[in-house]
Amino acid sequence: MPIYEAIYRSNDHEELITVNSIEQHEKFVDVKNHLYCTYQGCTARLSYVPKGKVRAHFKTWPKNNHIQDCTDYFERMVTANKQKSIATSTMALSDKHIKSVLDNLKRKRKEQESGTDKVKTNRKKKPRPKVNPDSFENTTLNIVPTTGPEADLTSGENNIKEPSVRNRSLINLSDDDLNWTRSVECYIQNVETDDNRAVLELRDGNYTFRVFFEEFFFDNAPINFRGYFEDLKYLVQRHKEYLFSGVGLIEKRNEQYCMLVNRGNDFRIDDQYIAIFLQNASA
DNA sequence: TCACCTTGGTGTCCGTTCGG
DNA sequence: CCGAACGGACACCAAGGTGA
Repeated sequence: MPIYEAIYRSNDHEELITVNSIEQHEKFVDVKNHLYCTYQGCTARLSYVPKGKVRAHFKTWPKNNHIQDCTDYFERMVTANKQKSIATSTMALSDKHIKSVLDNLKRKRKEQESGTDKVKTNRKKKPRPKVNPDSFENTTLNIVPTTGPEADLTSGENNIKEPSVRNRSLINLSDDDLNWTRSVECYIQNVETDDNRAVLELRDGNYTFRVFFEEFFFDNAPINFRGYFEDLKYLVQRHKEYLFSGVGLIEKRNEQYCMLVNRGNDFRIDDQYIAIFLQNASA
């Protein structure tokens, strides 16, 4: 309920003020700072909101509640304390975890293809725990997943579960994903190889997305990976239906989102590690 | 040991409510 | 009326279990 009347109260002086008269008041500034609810016995302080998007009105001063009988009484929402992040750490994802991420991608895709998507059976509804509003401010450690060097934590350290690797399609990538490790699935359009680098170009409709394998990758991968990408390039030139699925760091280069893959086990072609894939392709 | 499934916590969407 | 916060529903994801 909008409020259009207030009491100006200073020392022993009381005066009824309306939104129409307040700006003309000779002591406008003082009046503005000493406004109270007009309801008998209610001491809630009010503030004046000049005409803006809506017409001028008085509003309840922050955290100044009206008494329960007051016509302007309202219950404030109980809001949980803010989650405050005290620090950010990176945690290296384990091979085991990456594997499970890639396996889950595959399973989900198979389910969708065969239409055996979970039909909603009446799932047990368990109310999610509410944050106790009386509790102290929560402090949490913000954990960022990574597959790169120099992670602060090793996987499973201190019984902290491995951070989530969220799946993205080329279409729904956003700036929020930048510098986070995500999983992506898409068909390979083109392969470029270079001395210390390989680039896969993925395409989904009008979206293109590049996957980079760079120095760190080749420094740590078995020597034959260079050859693998050459072979893959050859195969892709003839056939553009190979599915890439991988986990890596999302970045933006030349105004385009891209992914940096760091390890040989962090990606698959047609659900197989590249070595296996090439073996099967040449057979 | 490995692929697959179930379980339960959590991220996200989106309509509703709140407060101004 | 409007933007922000809320909260229900559900999709997503990690972990752990199971059976071959």
